[in-house]
Amino acid sequence: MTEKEIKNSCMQCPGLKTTEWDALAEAELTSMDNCKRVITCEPGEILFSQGEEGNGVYCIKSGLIGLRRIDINGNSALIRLINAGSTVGYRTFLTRKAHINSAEALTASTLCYVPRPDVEKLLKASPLLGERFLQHFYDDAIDTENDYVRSLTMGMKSRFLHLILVFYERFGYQDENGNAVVQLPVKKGEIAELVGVRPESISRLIDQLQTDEIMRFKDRRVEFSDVDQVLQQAGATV
Amino acid sequence: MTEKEIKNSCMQCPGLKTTEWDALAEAELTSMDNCKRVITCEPGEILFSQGEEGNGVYCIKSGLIGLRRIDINGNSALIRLINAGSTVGYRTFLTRKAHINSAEALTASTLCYVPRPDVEKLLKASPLLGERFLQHFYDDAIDTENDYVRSLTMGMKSRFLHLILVFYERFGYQDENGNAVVQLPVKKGEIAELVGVRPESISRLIDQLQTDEIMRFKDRRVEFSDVDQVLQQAGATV
DNA sequence: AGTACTCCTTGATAAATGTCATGTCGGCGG
DNA sequence: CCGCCGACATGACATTTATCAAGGAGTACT
Repeated sequence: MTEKEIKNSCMQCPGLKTTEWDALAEAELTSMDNCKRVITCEPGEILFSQGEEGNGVYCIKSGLIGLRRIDINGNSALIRLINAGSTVGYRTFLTRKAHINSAEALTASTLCYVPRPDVEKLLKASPLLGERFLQHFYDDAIDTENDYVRSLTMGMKSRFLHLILVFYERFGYQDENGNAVVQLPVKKGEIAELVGVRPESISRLIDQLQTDEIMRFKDRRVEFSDVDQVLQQAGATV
Repeated sequence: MTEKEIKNSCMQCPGLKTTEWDALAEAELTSMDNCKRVITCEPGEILFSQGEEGNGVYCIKSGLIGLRRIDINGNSALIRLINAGSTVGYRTFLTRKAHINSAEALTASTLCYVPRPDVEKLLKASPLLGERFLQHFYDDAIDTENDYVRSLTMGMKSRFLHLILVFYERFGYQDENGNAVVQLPVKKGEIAELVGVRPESISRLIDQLQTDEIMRFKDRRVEFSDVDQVLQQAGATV
């Protein structure tokens, strides 16, 4: 095994522990190394488009992928963000249906594509793997349902703040003064798409949050000192 | 077997064909007759509440059940309607988690409750049954995702018209003049909850739809002659 | 430096939806 | 028959969000 191969081995992948593949034994992981295809993509690159047949499963090593849906009128909505250490395309893999969403790299990303036959082989070898995929399906379904309820009952401000808190959970940290800090992983326009509003509205909302001293924004950096205050603002009916 | 028992047998149930239980053989259906509990409920009665442990599965023989979510601020949203010939509670049955939504009879309903141990026994006897439950899960997840996208990208009018068309599909008919007719199965206030707006907004929207001659409303009866026109109006960005 | 990008902001205004108060209608128990 | 109550409608008004048009700020390419 060359040095490069070792470096690209699933067993060395920092995201392994949080993916379904963690259910696999070492031998199976090694066999994955032999069938997977490593892909790097630039922001904006499309992994698959809605309407296409689903085939294999993508596993994200680094970067950020977005699931997008575009309706007949051209309205685009970002439905879900998928981090490094997670998988995309498992749903159409399981159901053998066409993709109903597109998957797009939102930042430069590295990921591995595992073709359908190989995933099927792994599933046969490891029943636990199948359970993991189902668990993933379940979690995503609950997430979407929660997002749906929020979209029905809460205003833009709550949904935006909720999104910021999600970003903080996934990518944030505390600075030396105990302030919560997070670098937004996507453009403001994409945040608008996630919240389901126009970019201008997000822009103005950010203004308001700053003057209300809820948060401080500087380009893509967000900082706030009082997480509870943010939580409370996010929960309020606004 | 008494006459009443025969009448209540799953095999005679008009909804059987469209439920998961259709996967069962006759003997298994008969065993269901012995373990299920028949429940009748009035509008407003609660089958289970969010936070409770999920246990068995409910199968709706007649009536209409709604899944509702109430957030900490008391905002209530109707997430999903479940017809006769479908099942409720299968998700928490599968995952052994607590219900995150309440289930409530929206009209007078008759349904059967099958306790967890009995469903488990049936699952062991029939692998096909499990597949059916998963298929149900998948279908519901897709529905919710579609609703979510609509809530992000479309206005009240489109979402309302879409809901009317769903009602028309499920409960509508054509009258002697070829007009599409459907009796709304729920109160206007509940329609508002489904669309995610206030009842007054629905009231005014209905006014507008009538003056624009898209539809005619009389109490809960809705009538329209041009389905394509409605579809077009529903698809437009408003 | 100049140009053409893309992303974001800002202002003015319009449209959609919410809020609150009040009125109407029909049913239903006394 | 009366009075009450729930469901719905209506009017006046406030708030939220979209729309359209314009301008800045950064960045890459020439």
